[in-house]
Amino acid sequence: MSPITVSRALRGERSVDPALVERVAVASAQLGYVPDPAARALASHRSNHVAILIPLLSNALFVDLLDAAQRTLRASGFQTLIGVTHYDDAQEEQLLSEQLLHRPAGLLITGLEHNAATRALMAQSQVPCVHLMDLPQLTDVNTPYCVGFRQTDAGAALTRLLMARGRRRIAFAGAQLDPRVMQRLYGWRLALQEQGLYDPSLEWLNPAASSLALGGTMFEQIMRHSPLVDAIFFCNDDLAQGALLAALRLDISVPKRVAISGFNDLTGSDQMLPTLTTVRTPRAKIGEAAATMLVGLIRGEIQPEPLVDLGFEIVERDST
Amino acid sequence: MSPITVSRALRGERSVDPALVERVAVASAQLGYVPDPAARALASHRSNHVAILIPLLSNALFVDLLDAAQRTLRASGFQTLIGVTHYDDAQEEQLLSEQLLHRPAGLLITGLEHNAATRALMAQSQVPCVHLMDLPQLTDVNTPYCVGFRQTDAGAALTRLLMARGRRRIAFAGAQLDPRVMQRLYGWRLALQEQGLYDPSLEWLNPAASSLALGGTMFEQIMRHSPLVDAIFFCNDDLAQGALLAALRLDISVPKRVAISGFNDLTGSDQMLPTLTTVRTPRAKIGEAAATMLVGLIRGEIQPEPLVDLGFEIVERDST
DNA sequence: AACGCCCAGGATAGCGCTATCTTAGCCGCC
DNA sequence: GGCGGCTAAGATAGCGCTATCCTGGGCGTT
Repeated sequence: MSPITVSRALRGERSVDPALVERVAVASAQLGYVPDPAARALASHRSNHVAILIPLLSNALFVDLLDAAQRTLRASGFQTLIGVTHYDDAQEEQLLSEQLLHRPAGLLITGLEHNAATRALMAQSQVPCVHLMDLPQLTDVNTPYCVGFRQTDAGAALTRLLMARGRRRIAFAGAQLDPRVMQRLYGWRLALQEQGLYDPSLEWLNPAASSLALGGTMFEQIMRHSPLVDAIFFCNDDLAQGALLAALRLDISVPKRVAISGFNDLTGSDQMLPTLTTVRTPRAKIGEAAATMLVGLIRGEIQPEPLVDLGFEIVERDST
Repeated sequence: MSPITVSRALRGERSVDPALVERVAVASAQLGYVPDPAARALASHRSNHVAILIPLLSNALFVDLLDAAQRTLRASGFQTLIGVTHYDDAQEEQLLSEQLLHRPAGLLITGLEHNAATRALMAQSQVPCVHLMDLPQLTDVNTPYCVGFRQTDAGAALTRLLMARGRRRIAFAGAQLDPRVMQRLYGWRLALQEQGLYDPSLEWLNPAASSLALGGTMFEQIMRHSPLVDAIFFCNDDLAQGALLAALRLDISVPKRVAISGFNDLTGSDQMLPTLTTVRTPRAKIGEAAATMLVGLIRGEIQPEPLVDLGFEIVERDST
């Protein structure tokens, strides 16, 4: 049997006599033969790496995404190359070009907004790519593959819940201000505008990174500046948890005086005092579904839909 | 100029005329030439990957380690291959053997305890390796490279602090029960035994994964079962934060009735009510120092010391 | 001056696979 | 029966680097 037949048998490529495939399988198991990924990459111009680009490792959201994606990819025989962009376009571009040197079989990238150079790299490389977290508003022939949910809808839904609980002066407190936070903000605006309750002075935006401490600080600021606020929509659970703790310190009653809500349903939100109302986002499912879709694309399978909306779930707890 | 001279010039290998090195640098910059990692790996039997094995991504401790290591390695031109073992020896072995196929330039691995097959793989592969987090008690000629701190000392130091604050019935609450937790437990035992205060009935060990919820549950259990306990040393901040929240819910006064301490100084511990006394562990520094050491080993530089002890810092806050 | 040594640079030969083209054999069809 | 078309297997030729050996010239030594 010639080497090339073995190669084909191992890869399940073209049609090889099943008897030969079996013999190859037995022999390679006996010999403990495992193909060399470097030689494969050199000869085929494709490695078994999948590159993943996420903004941060210090945010549990993205770590959950990475964890699920990584696990799914490994099960399909891919190694994960991580790139952490720190929300920096230049770093993203640099990381992507470094990763592309390894001729990855596929690419997972967070979000839809990337600078021109990054988009050009993706296009040139011809590497199958799935975008994580966000879904585009419009779909056309060039719709990229995306797995996520509609941040704007989630923001609006949570705001409507607050209104349904009788809240009228609902503030929005955002940090980091990445595209997803901005979309939640738009959702909040839309829902309030529908009811004629939108008040721009209740928008609190801080470009600093999210943290419990910042949540506490923003809570204090808002309560001092707008004492009549009766609800605050924090753009994520870190901030909201910090706000709940600050409320305990300041002896401000939640939800009696002010309702608090977060976003993402991170660890601990169900343990706070009061427990935190939030939006459960399917980040692990997104990582898994995106990886599964990417593996399909790599194998040349046609995907039924470029856009996969995994939705979200409002989790109402005691803080509202 | 022959290809091999260019190769040598780019790698800074052997002695190449500085003028030629300069010309190569200029030319490759002009042409945008970048060596192909797959071809390099095939020819040299070494890739620019560094494999890192950590137990979990769901624990901020290991993510911080990964983040720091990954950043440092990238700055030296290495790509990081992650492997998540889930505290499972068989998975660790499997992951390592998959990673070794890529002929990594180096290996970062969490902890010192690995099964025989894993140790054999490491030894056979000849890949430079640095162990993260733990330091061996004894050092001899075969001492592996390690960057970490002495968990036992940290456990004992924190226990002594509790005793210095007048606590006498100090419980230990541990979950996950990985080697590091066990070492903290030994430290706690030692410190109590020194003062004749050791009471085995105050050891609460639960093999489940750490979480805020589990911390709350364990706190309730301990308070119900041993109402005279006057301090609880939780093996990590997740548990301790959960305990503080449970204390708020149950209206048990901390630190008046019972002091609470954690371990690791994770995000939010300084925001809790009361703020949490804990041990600040230098996990980011460990990741960075281990990566730096590994890069040195890869380059064949002699390391002054195989063991790097980065120490720890007791952070006393209001919960004690 | 003859010798050996050292060093910069080059020639050669792969590393271990797979893309691509080729061939042999078989089948069905007019 | 001859032909085209198809399929399974093989031959060939790299993929883009670097390990290894080789060469020639400069230098110091006796």
